Amino acid sequence: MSKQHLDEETLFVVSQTFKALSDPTRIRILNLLCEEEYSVNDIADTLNLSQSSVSHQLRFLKNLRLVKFRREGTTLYYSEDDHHVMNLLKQAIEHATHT
Amino acid sequence: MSKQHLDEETLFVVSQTFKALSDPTRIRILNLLCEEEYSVNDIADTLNLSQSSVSHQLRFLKNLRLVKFRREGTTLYYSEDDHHVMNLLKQAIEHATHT
DNA sequence: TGCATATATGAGCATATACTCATATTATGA
DNA sequence: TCATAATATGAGTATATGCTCATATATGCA
Repeated sequence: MSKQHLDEETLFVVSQTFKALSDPTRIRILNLLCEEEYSVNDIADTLNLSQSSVSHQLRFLKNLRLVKFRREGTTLYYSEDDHHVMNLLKQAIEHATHT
Repeated sequence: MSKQHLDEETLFVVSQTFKALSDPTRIRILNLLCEEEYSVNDIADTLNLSQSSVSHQLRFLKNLRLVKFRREGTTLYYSEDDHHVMNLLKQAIEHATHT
C-alpha cells in the first residue's frame, strides 16, 4: 500500500495539497465552498475578509484545481473541484471536533 | 456533518495538523515511521538529512503528538503516535500516485 | 463609448519557517 | 570521573507566505 520511497513529484504534489489546507483562511473558504457555490464578494462578506485577500487565495486554490468557477455577468461563482481533497479536510475537521 | 462555522480552536488544530503534513521533509519522515520505528540517526542516514534537521522536525511532530519515542540507552526510537493523521497522509499519497 | 460593478493583479511589508553551524545535554561504559 | 555516542537546542540566515493598498482588467448597461 504505502511506498518505501517517495519520488520527487509525489512529494511535491502531496506537500502542496496539504499546504493548501494548512492556512486558516483557506480552510474557512473551502469549508464554505464544500456546501455550495459562492461569489468572491460573498465569501469576503461572509468570512469578514478583504476582497483582495479572497481573490488571491482563490487563485492559489484554483491553480491546484481545488476550486473551479462559473461566470454569470461580472460575477464569478466559485465551488469545490476536488472531492478527494475536500474529504481530507472534512475528516480532519471531524477528528478535531471529536477530541 | 460539516459545521457551518468553524471555531477558532478547531481552525487552529486543523491548520496545524495540515501544516505538519505540508513539508516534504516531514512527509518523508512520517512515511518512514508509518512502517516501523527509527532512531534519529537512522532517519538522517536513510533520508540523507542532517541530524540537527531531523531532530528539529521530530520535536515539531512530537509537539503535535504525531510521533512518540522510547529510549534504549542513548538511542531514541521514534514511531507514529496518531493513526488518524497518518491515515490522511496515506490517502493523499495514494491519491497523488494514482493521477 | 462611457460608467459602474465585480474581480484580478502587482508591489511592498511583516511574519513564519526550514535549514546550517556550533554547542549543550543525556546516558553509557571504561 | 572521564570520554564517547546519541540527541537536543539556540542563534543566525535565506526564503516563503499572507496580508494590505493601489491599480488594472473585464463584463454589463445606458
